[in-house]
Amino acid sequence: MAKTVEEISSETGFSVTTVRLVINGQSERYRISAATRKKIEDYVALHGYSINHAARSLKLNRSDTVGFVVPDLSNAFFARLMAALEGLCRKRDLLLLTVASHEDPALENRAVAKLLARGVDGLIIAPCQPQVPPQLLNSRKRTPVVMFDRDYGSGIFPTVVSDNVQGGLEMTRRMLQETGGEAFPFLCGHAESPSIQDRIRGFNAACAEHGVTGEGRVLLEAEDSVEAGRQLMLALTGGGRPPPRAFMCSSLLVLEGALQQIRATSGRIPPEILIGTFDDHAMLDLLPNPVFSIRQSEDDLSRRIVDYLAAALSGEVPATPRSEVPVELVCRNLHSSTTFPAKST
Amino acid sequence: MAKTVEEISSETGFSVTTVRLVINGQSERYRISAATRKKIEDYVALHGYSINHAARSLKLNRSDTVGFVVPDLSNAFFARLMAALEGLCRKRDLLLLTVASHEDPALENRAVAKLLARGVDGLIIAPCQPQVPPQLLNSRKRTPVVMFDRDYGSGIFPTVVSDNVQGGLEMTRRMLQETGGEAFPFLCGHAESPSIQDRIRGFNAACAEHGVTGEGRVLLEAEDSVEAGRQLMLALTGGGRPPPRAFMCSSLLVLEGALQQIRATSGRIPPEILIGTFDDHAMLDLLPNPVFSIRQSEDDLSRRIVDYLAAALSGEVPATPRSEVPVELVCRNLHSSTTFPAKST
DNA sequence: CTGTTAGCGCGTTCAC
DNA sequence: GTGAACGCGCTAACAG
Repeated sequence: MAKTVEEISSETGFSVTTVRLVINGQSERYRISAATRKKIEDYVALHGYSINHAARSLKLNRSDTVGFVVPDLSNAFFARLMAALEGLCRKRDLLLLTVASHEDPALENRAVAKLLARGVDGLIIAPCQPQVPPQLLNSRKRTPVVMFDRDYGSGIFPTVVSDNVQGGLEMTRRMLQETGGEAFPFLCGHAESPSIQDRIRGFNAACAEHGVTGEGRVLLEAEDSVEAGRQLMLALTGGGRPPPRAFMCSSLLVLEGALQQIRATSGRIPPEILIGTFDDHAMLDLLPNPVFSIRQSEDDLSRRIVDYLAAALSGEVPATPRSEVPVELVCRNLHSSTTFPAKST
Repeated sequence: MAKTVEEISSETGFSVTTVRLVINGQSERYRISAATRKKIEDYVALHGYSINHAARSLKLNRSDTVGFVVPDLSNAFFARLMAALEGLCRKRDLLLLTVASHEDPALENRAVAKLLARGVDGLIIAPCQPQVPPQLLNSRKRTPVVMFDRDYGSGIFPTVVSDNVQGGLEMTRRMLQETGGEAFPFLCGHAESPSIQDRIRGFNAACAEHGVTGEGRVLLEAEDSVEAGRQLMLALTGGGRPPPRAFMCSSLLVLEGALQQIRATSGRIPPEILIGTFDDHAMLDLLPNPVFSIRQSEDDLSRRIVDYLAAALSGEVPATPRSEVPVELVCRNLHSSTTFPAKST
């Protein structure tokens, strides 16, 4: 199978032009004779035809590929987002090239350079650093770029993020409602990230609404990891203090660490503790506790991203807009009250 | 930035050969004069150089890319495996092109065809169907292929799988030890898959060792899904019967469904139920129950896969070998006994 | 030590 | 209706 145009041409006796016209379905326009068309079509049906994308790219200076640079593929959120992006790209006959940066700015820069060298038509980046990779600014081709998940405020490229302020606000409000207005700590990993800052902003705003202060209750760690969660909870439960009756975490990793630490100190996880966490996961079902979680919409996010990209690909130059995608508040095992808004605005 | 060789050549006044020799670090071998070298290096340092992979591919008939076709990217196991593969590929300066088949044979075939047309140097496939995609057999280039995760026994391509029989055997043995020899059900989704068949084989063997029969205790569903798990558990707890004191699941999805169903019937998940499941996940920590899980080694699997691929890329033709990678038995919250082998053979 | 050149397969333009 | 020819940027063989 997988003949080239030239092979089909020489083996059927027709010229490459004729063969190409038939293959590309332009036989009507150029009035190829039906007999010729049939012969070529039969040959192709029998032996198959496989376009050589390298040659096509070289000629057209276009690769029909989109690069995707992501901090961590084993993170469920990014994995789901990649799956969504991949589907949207397939619809547009684009191939998604996904590369992980492992939260390393140097790797991120190398990945961007590599994808640019591969001639990607567009680039989607979930950046792990405030600086934009230098290759992006002075490349020959001015490849369209969409930033995503973390807005470091460069303001150069269109950016898509979840509405983290709203997420923090809604979840905190509902949790305060559950605790009857009693304040609780917010355990944050990866504190410098803009998304986390937004989540904190939402938390503080909701606390203020209830007349309590969130300020001293936000605990920070640099890393987003299980270990960070453990450290943060240790700070709360050190010296034999009991675990908090309610707490909120900035990510699932932090939550895991916090719970591990509670178990280490108390021997078990008291099932009445009220838990809030960013990022939803089916396995939160395993907890008997009342749990709130914020679910980002991978579908909406990916749609928005691809829309920006498609616009840029067709030459439109948007005013480097910023899109905030609504998040969803998910509730589990809520016993005290049963009605509440499930969606944020 | 991002000049081509020709541009550098014309703008520095040297020939393309000289420029290329310097860029590729072969100036020693061909004894380029230091002055020439310095001029070229300075120019490159200033303006940069970005190779055009399309042209390179066209010339060399090699793309330095590897295709990866995977049933489901939002499955944590595949996501982790992809991350591992991606790292290994980067070391060899290969780009991994990952495409999802969504468990659809037609999509899988199309993905394979597409990747072949893109000129991938190798193909890694976690197949979702017994038939091998036709394009693989009569392609012009005879692209090296490695099959993975499910061995449908085509016997045509090297195959890498986890040792599922051993996993089923070890986990069942240990669980029977916990239950004191009392048999328990095995809830299986995606029953037709070869991996699941192997897991069942291990289960039955361990049951036989303990003189109990596993036969009637294996419950099957076609899908691997939460819903399947719910159905299977419903079959056990229907008519007001209490949940089993111990059970095993073929995947995390099935486990989730089973637990949901138990909670639906009993209002809670009795924390003394002994649970076994294939595939490990950090969030299993959230369960207070004693839990066994089988953790596949993404590192070992990916290493093995890339080794096969590298061998094939350097022209070696292995006798389509089959590799079984050991799995690890993970234990959580085991109270009754404390010493046991944590690793399978 | 350095320069010239052919050709990879495709899309396009122009000629018959 | 059909064919011939050029050039995209790179590599490799060969020529000085």
